[in-house]
Amino acid sequence: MNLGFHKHDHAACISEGVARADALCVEEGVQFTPVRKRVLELLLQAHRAMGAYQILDQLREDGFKHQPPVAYRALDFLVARGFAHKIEKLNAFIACAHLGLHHSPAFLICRCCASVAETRVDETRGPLSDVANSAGFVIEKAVIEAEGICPNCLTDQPE
Amino acid sequence: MNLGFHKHDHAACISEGVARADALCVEEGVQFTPVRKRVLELLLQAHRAMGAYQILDQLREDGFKHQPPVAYRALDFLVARGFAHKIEKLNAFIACAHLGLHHSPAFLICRCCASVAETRVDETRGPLSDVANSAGFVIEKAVIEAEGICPNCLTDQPE
DNA sequence: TCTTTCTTTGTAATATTATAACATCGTTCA
DNA sequence: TGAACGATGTTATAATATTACAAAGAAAGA
Repeated sequence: MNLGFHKHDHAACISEGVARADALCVEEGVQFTPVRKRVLELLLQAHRAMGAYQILDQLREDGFKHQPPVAYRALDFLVARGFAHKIEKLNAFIACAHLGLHHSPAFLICRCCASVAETRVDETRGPLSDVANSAGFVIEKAVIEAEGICPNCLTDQPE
Repeated sequence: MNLGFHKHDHAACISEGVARADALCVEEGVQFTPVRKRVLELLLQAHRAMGAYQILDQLREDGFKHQPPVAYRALDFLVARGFAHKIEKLNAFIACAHLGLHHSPAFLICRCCASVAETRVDETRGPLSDVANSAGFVIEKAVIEAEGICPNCLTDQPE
């Protein structure tokens, strides 16, 4: 599976992501406003998790307004639509790698180069679901974030 | 499996937890100082996730010093030893439910009553490990936090 | 078109969570 | 005794996030 730990056509991956989000917004009748679009672009471009204040700095450079709510509102929008995800462990945000697919994301975070790969997991399977089911706990969503070393960093500096 | 979503002898569960941590500290030759002990007691007592500043408030009432580092240092100590865990989703801390066992914790967080149950998962199995393995990513630790409704809240107010 | 309604944005202020930096104290042990 | 270390005391500040309210803009019905 392609996890993003490799070279790829990045320009295309940004424009495709934005286009896809645009289409989804039209479909759902919500406004993909300039700030929202720009924040998604920034996230797609960075290809790693960005803090809200990093995004805010970029927005400032782009001439957008730059009080914290500007970034948080855009991020809330993107997260609510599934266009971006919050990485709780990092208090940071990342563009969704499976835009448009309803999914339960899981992340592999490299502690070395800070890259983040998104993958999907089936929430209804696996050890956690078994425990939850037998306890009568209904899982609505899950934060799954694994920290470790990515293949690139492993090659560069084997422990 | 007992997940803590039920009544139990709470006084015993506090004193046992403290005693066990005490023994482990002796074993490892580290100091289980009054603040550290008190913070663990508070966490065991609360039986739910507590924010660092909530803990700080309690410490103040107990006559401890109450600048932020006091709480964060104690919490760092407890987390480093595995006596407590941080719930990333809540920016809060909880006493470990399996004190003394090396384990990879996972949490079930009730969005209704805010109770948190800890369970263990095998990191080397499950869908995430499969993905990581095939990508060549080495997982060192994982944050696994499921949000949903606990059996008690489900009974009290079925959706 | 008018106007009502709803969503989005602008802005100031503040809340919450967390860390840096450095001084002091007490114990251990060479 | 005094060097090394771990823990604590304290001030200050950094980083992350939200509240609240006013104003502007888009959408939808009369």
